[in-house]
Amino acid sequence: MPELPEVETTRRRLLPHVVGRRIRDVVVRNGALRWPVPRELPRRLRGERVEAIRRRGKYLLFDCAHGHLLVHLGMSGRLTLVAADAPARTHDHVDLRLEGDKVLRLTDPRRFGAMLWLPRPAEGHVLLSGLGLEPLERAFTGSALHKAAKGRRLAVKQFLMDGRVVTGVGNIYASEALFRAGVHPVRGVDRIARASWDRIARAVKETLNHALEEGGTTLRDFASPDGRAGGYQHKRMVYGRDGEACSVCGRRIRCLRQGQRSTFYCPGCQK
DNA sequence: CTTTGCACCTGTTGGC
DNA sequence: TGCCAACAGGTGCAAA
Repeated sequence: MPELPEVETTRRRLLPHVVGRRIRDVVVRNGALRWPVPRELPRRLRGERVEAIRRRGKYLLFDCAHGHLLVHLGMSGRLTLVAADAPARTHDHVDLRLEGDKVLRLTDPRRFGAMLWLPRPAEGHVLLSGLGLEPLERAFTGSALHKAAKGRRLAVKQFLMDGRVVTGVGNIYASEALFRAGVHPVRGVDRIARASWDRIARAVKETLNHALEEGGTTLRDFASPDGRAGGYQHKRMVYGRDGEACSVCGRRIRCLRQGQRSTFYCPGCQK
């Protein structure tokens, strides 16, 4: 489910309700996530105050005095703030009971998400240390992409979805950004001109920022912590629109498979 | 080293 | 209507 805009929307909407609060208690109903929720997690978290919530790629980090709570939403995860007496439903796997009568609840039907306790500093953790550029930061440029592509030959769409290169760009926004850049998703990274890398970097930033302004994309079940859906699904140009006419050139949007993922593009606009 | 395909899991959808 | 295959927003890992 969630790519950078959805994770960042989640983070921003949690901030006012969670930062500064203590975690009173932790209830793990089903700890069988991507990695097992550590046995000691409730004991570690109990009594900790959340000092800040940060995002690295698609990971959320809840900074506490003695460590960090790391959360990944996987494919179908979501974090919501619910009332203390809200009954737990089928896929509500973990509750963090907060000071002030709210519960931060992790729901994740497919259980590809993760919840781990990291010693400080979190940056050194193996899951975070190899991550690539943050696409909304200044260092993410055409020349950085050009450099990262040196010696590689894979398709540009798969390159953009490689977290060692750039973090937070998933299947929806990779297709959308390449449409915006006018670059065909199958094009090999060894056959992309320097100027096109600049357009790709700019397109990724613009696409993600646009989606952020809309509060992310809700295709099936994304919702931010207050239960609100995103709005970017109404703005997308190609993702999930195969067969429809391109709103720029009128040609039919097409769909193909790259590495077991669907890719959407416009054969008229993308070369 | 890079690239590819599988694996994890549940729910929904579309074709027959 | 029922059944079953294919697919869904991610990503670490083994194999090629």
